[in-house]
Amino acid sequence: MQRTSYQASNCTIAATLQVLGEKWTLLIIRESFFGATRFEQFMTVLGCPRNLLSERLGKLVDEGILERSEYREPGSRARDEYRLTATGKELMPILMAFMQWGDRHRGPADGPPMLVQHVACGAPLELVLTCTEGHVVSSPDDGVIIPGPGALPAVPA
Amino acid sequence: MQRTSYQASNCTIAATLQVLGEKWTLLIIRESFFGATRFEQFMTVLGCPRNLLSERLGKLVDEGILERSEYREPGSRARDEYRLTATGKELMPILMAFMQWGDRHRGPADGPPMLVQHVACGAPLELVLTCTEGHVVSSPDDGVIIPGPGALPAVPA
DNA sequence: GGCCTACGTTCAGTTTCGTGACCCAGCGTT
DNA sequence: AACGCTGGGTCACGAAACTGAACGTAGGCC
Repeated sequence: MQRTSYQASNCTIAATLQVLGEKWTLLIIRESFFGATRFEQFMTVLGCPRNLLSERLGKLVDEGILERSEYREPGSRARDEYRLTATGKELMPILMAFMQWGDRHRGPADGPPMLVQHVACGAPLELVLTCTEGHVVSSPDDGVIIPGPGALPAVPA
Repeated sequence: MQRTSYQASNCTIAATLQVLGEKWTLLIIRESFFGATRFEQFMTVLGCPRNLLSERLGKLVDEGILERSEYREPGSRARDEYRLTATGKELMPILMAFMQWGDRHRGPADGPPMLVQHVACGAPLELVLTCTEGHVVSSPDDGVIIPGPGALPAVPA
């Protein structure tokens, strides 16, 4: 079998995994989409260790996925809150892909525990695989992976 | 802020993470889509520790994502190979979601290192967020997450 | 029989996680 | 001023996961 280097490390899947691949990270992002912004909110909902939460939030800020800003409840001192940046919001399809697969293969029989709704019309949103030429793509077998413009030159096997 | 239990653990994102969340797992699946089937193929391309590869392959078989079958090269003894099941192939959108985000935010400037091509027509395939009513969904802000039919009853905050 | 190959297993050593205790700034109270 | 409370962390240490390399093993080949 022919192996080319683009298949290994010059791969943006691995790059994304670098950012999201640690334990709790994707769940923190899920909670951000739900509207959590404060440390204690993440803590109580996720039940994850404080030190990890602290570390993950910091890392996500460094990566440009969350944004730290001050807020002040009346009668309290200023504290930090964390909100998704535009870059962070673009992670939505990743969450939805996880959700769709989980709903189909690991979900409760009585229907998905949550839905993503189109704010404009109330209908559910879905992630679909489409051909840029507009053809219907019915199964994953309709796709093959090929080297793109940024691929490294192939190395002989 | 109101918290309901479906936001925490009754969530198929977490269930999927249970299956795919360990190190190397998603990369093993990526290689499966590329066509790798044999232990040594995964090893040489991924460069991951042998014991982890062995363990991950076993787990993916148990989860119904890969399927083990025997093959025999002429002049060799029978060995195992691992192929994606139908369930496994449905993970394609997850890989593509990772790829699309990585291409945009962590990829090389000269274009994506790889593309997914429609076998029928050769055009690239894309993952798009759509409204089931057919409306155009331009940004992740167009979606909100709501409890679905399988949601657990809400618990008061 | 002895060697090679493809696949696994075992094992010491090192990171990463999880748990629980501790810290710290600032508000409101006495 | 001293005191305690609260949100938001940090620290230390045992447990689990990961890493890399050595060892096992079954069959085919010389």
